[in-house]
Parts: sequence; structure tokens; C-alpha cells
Amino acid sequence: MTKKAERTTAYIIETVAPIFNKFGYVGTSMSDLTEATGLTKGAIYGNFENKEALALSAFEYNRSHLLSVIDEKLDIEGGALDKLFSLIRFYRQYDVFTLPFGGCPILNVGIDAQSNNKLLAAAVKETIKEIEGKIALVLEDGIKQGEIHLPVPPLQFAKQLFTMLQGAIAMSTMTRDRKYLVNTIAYLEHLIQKEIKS
Amino acid sequence: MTKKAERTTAYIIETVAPIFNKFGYVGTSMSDLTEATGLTKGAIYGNFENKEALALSAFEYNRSHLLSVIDEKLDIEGGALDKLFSLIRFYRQYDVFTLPFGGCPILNVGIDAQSNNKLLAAAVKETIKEIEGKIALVLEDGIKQGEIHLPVPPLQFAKQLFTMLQGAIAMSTMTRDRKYLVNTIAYLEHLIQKEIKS
DNA sequence: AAAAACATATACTGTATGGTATTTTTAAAA
DNA sequence: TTTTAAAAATACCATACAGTATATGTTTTT
Repeated sequence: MTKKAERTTAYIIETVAPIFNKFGYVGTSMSDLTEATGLTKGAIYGNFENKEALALSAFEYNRSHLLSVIDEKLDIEGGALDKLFSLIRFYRQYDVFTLPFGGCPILNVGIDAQSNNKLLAAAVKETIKEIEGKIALVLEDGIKQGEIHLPVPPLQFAKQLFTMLQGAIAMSTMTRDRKYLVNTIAYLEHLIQKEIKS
Repeated sequence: MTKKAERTTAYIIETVAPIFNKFGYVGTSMSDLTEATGLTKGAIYGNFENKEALALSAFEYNRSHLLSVIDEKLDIEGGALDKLFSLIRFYRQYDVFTLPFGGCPILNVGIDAQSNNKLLAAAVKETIKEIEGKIALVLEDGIKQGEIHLPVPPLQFAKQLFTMLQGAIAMSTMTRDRKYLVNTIAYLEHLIQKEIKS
């Protein structure tokens, strides 16, 4: 049996994560969080040092959730192309996936925290690097297997791919129009099929 | 001679615009603004109804600044390709261009205001539509002149182009690495040159 | 079951918030 | 140059903010 505090800590994080993600660090007040959790400040401050530590835990929670799904999409059976298609097909529905999160944690926190919270901004930067690395690994493997060929180094291609995905996420978030996701994924499918397949 | 209040209003807007853009709507306090302007709340509230109206004016100021530069880049002598290259070359240095603005007003406000200010969010949406329209117009003209050919309708291509640009902006903002801009522009130059030139 | 340790609630800091009524100052009109 | 109108400064709301000390419960451990 887990300790009481451990369970409350976990409960607080998962309740609070989408709120921080949606309304931002400064846009979220401690009273928003007591209201959402049904707990008092005593309980929250008993489990977290301050608002910043809580926001950081909340981001880490969203981040690991996202990373594990990306891992899942990249770890399917098949070659590099299969893995890439699996990943970008996931991004076609990224808006519905991130709905319970309160939007894309990378974009939301990455933009919001840029000037308001250095720790969060650094955590986002790290997460981006991590995702790019995962994609690059798949590409490298595909090259080794002679399955694909790239016009630029794998990491650069991975960055370019992720940039396009993130652009689609940004646009569909700002306009509330999922066509940006759908069209970008269609373009990327074409790109991968035509440009990098050996 | 313009009335005193008109000048103060203009002064407030231009002083306040980069602050709102950088720190966001909730992240900016009225005392931040009195401090930056050297004016008192009496002066500010004498010229603006409330914080929201001021933030909206500040965004409109940034927006029209950006739109006029985009117009300038698209209104050069030459054909559609020249105009497109002129525009995307501008975006290669978008980070230094937006430095005095406090970052990209579309991205910053578009993400920040999404859950905190409906008026601002709507204004961003409108601005995106406007820019996409300007690009689409150039493309349509290029098709009529037989200079270019597109695999999709002009507006859709414009949206796709702008999505990639906005993705590069988002990535370079979040990571503070301008390579995303440089590489994306290099890719777009290649894309335009190879894919849409007749 | 009692004692000790832990976890949560209560009640309260001091400060900052957006906003306003009123006075004082400054600029425009006579 | 005086009057009048406009603009900005002052002083002040009430409320919300992040955070804390202390008291009260509630689990664990003995």
C-alpha cells in the first residue's frame, strides 16, 4: 500500500496538469488548484514546495505521457518507414489526443514559460531535444538497413520533420482548425514516400 | 498639432506593446506598464477603458507593423517567385526582426490568449487569415501569368507555407536556436524552386 | 490500543492586483 | 490673458494573490 501523501501528490499532479497547461503558469492561481482538487492550500503546500515546483511536476507529467505515446508509435513492428508513418498518423489526431491535456504541452508551456519561468522553459527545450533524438534514431536505423536515404543528416531531417508537425499544431491551435494538422500530415506522407524512400 | 491625449495614447501603446507581447496578457500587470511608461494609472486609464482594451490596442499595433512589412516584401518588382523568395528571406531573420517586439506577436498572443482572452485570440485568428490571403494572392497571380503551377489550390498552398514558417518560428522561439528558421527557409527555397516553378 | 509520526484543514500573513473617485496640473479656447 | 476644458496624478477602493504557522485530524508504527 502506497503512503497517503504519495497518492495525494499523484492526485494533485494529474488534476492540476491540464489546468497549468491550458492557462499557463501565471494564468493559473493556487485557488484555481484548490478548487479543482477539492483540497486546501495546506494539503497542496504540504506536498509541493511552491507553485513553481508544482507547475514543473505538472509539466513532467504531461511530458512523460506524451513521450510514452511517441515511444509506442515508434516501437511498432516493421521498418523505419512504418515507424515514421505510425508517428505522423498519430499527429493527425494530435488535437483530440491533447484535448484532455489542455493542448500541446510543448507548445503551450514552451511559449508561455519563455518569459515567465526559466525552469519550465528549459524543461521544454530538453523535451524537444529528446523527441528529435527519437525520430533521428529511427532514421539512422532506416539508413543502415538501406530502407531510406536522406538529403541531410538524420538529426537535421528529424528537426525539420518535427518543426513541420509543431507548425501544424501551432496553427490548428491558434485558428481552432484541424485542417492544418490533416493537410500537413498529408504533405509529410507524400514527402516521406517520395523523397526518402530508397 | 495633435491633441495631447492622442500623443500619450500612441506613446502608451508603443511602449506597452512589446511588454504585453513578451509576458502575455495575464503576465503583464498594470504596474509593469506604469513603470515602463513613467505614467500613472490615472493617465493610462484616462486613455484606455481597461487592461483588455489596452492589450488589444497593443496587439493591433504589433499586427499592423508586421503586416506592413509583409506587404513591403510582397510588393517588390518582379514575378510571383521573386515575391515569394522576398518574403521567405525576410522570415530567415524573423527572430531579429521580432526582437524589439518581444517575439512573434502571432505565436505569442495566439497561444497565450487562447484560454485567457477571447478577443485577443479572435484578433490573432483574423491576422493569420489576412496573411494567408496575401500569400494566396501572389500565388494566384503567378498561376495566371503561367509562372508557377501548384499541386493544390493557392490558398491551401499558402496555408501550408505559412504553417511551415510558423513552425520554424515556434521551434526557434522555444529552443532559442535560429537554425530552425535558417533550415526551414532553405527547405522552402528548394521547395518553391523545384516544385512550383513552371 | 496507545503513541508517534504524518497529512490535511484552518485561519491568517503581507503584498499585489485591476480599477476608480477626486484633486491637481496642464493645455486649448475665448 | 483669463477662462474653460481636458488630461494626468494622487489616494484610495475591494479583492485576489502566493505563501505560512498552527491546530486538528488521520494513518502508521509500536
